[in-house]
Amino acid sequence: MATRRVTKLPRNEREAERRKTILRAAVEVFSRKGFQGCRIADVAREAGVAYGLVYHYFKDKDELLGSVFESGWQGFLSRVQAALSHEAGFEARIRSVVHVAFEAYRRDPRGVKVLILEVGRSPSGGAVNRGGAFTSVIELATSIFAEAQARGEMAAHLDPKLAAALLFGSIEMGLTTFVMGLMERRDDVLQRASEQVAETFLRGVVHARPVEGAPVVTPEAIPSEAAPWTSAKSGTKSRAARRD
Amino acid sequence: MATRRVTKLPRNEREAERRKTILRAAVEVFSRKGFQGCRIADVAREAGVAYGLVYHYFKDKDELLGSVFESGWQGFLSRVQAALSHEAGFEARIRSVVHVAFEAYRRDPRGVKVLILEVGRSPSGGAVNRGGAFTSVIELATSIFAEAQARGEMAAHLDPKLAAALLFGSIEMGLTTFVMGLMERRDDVLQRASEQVAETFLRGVVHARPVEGAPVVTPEAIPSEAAPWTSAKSGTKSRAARRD
DNA sequence: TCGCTCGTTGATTTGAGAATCAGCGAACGG
DNA sequence: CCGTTCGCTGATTCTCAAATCAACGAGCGA
Repeated sequence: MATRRVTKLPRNEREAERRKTILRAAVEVFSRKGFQGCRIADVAREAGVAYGLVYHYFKDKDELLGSVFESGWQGFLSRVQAALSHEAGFEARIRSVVHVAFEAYRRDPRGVKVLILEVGRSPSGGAVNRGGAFTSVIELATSIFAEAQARGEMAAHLDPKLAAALLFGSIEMGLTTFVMGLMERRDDVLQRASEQVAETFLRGVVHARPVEGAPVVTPEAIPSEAAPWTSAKSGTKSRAARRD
Repeated sequence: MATRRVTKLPRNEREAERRKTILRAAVEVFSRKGFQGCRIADVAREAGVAYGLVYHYFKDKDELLGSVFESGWQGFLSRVQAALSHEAGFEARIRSVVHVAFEAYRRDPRGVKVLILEVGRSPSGGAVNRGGAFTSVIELATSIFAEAQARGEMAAHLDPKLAAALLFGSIEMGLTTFVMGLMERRDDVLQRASEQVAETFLRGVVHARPVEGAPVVTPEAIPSEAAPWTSAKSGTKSRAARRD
């Protein structure tokens, strides 16, 4: 149940507010039950709004997912571009891209989870035009690699497009370990993971260098009650048990 | 429309055959329309079998997906293990794991596509107990890295679990470029991609070495009518337009 | 204050498709 | 050759959630 504005506001602002509330609720619900697994009713309830109102602001369920995707991905993309404009060197750029992704997760794990799990690999015919957006980032990264090769900062025989894919594959899977609860979501752990992803990508597991500062973080046995899917017997009975 | 046995067979064999036919059809249909996006009727039609028969062999839609997953993943896992038992050195092992994955894709792109797109990232509550299986592979790989670190073949400060995740992230995204049609599915391209994935993971993009022999594998141009999912515009209208 | 506009409501309709089931007929034993 | 079994069929039923819509009332201008 998200915040419910009570104070008076001009029509327009109040509406925009509502829209955002629904969008936030959608992210929340999608991240909990998945796009296919949730009902509009869930989103409405989460937003503290009538069922029908969701359809007032969004044409249909797909447009809702599309909007969630759009805002999330747009934010990520612009941060990446901003980061790139600040860094000139090849390695620094790679590091900053990785950093942006991990920072986004630290700030809004729900949102990133939806991006990764729902939109990232939308099942085949998947709703949104993820393909295009995804492709555009790959292309952005591809150009970075091509440039780096031209400058001799990267092995010349590698395919830059594949390199771009591998970079995002590493980032994504790195984040997935957190999304799935394989790793504890704690700032220092995230920090080290981010460094390892960049370092592995740049130098490989054989020659990866320790970060100069080397905080050597406390391993500290993870408490976390075993992740839910660990026991994994469940199985969505297609129809049964959808309520929380 | 899969092969229809006409020659007589003993009851048991004929039944097993049927079951396999349905399973194959399911892979085919899932890879084309996704698990959520297809109907049991599609699978039945593809298998050239009556609607009800699917339910004779599989309890429900979920069990069908589960079986598809099981057989596919099981095959992959056992190949990985076999490959590992043949190779002793750390680098050789990594290379062989990557190779097994790419080889699997070359042999059965449809099947791998389903594994990657449908089961790999099953939307949150996802049907099958993917979590467990997935986790088990990560753990298997984790032990390889831990061992390699003990032997000094891998940088000691890296988290082996994260390293394992990154390895599969790279493999997966590498394959995804083919699944999504970003790269042309041709033997020689696959071959080079496989090498780049392993090489990048081991030495990083900065120091990756060209393959010594540079075999330039027999391209042997695959005929294959352009993959259907290449055009990818679609958009699941929730209800509308699901027929082929 | 009146009454119009339009944001908001939630019960109702609609439709897709999962799962069922009564019965048919091929295969097989006697 | 007959009877029984059970693999197989596909029309029918049932479920569930998306999308609709008629009506309500808060806010606003006159």
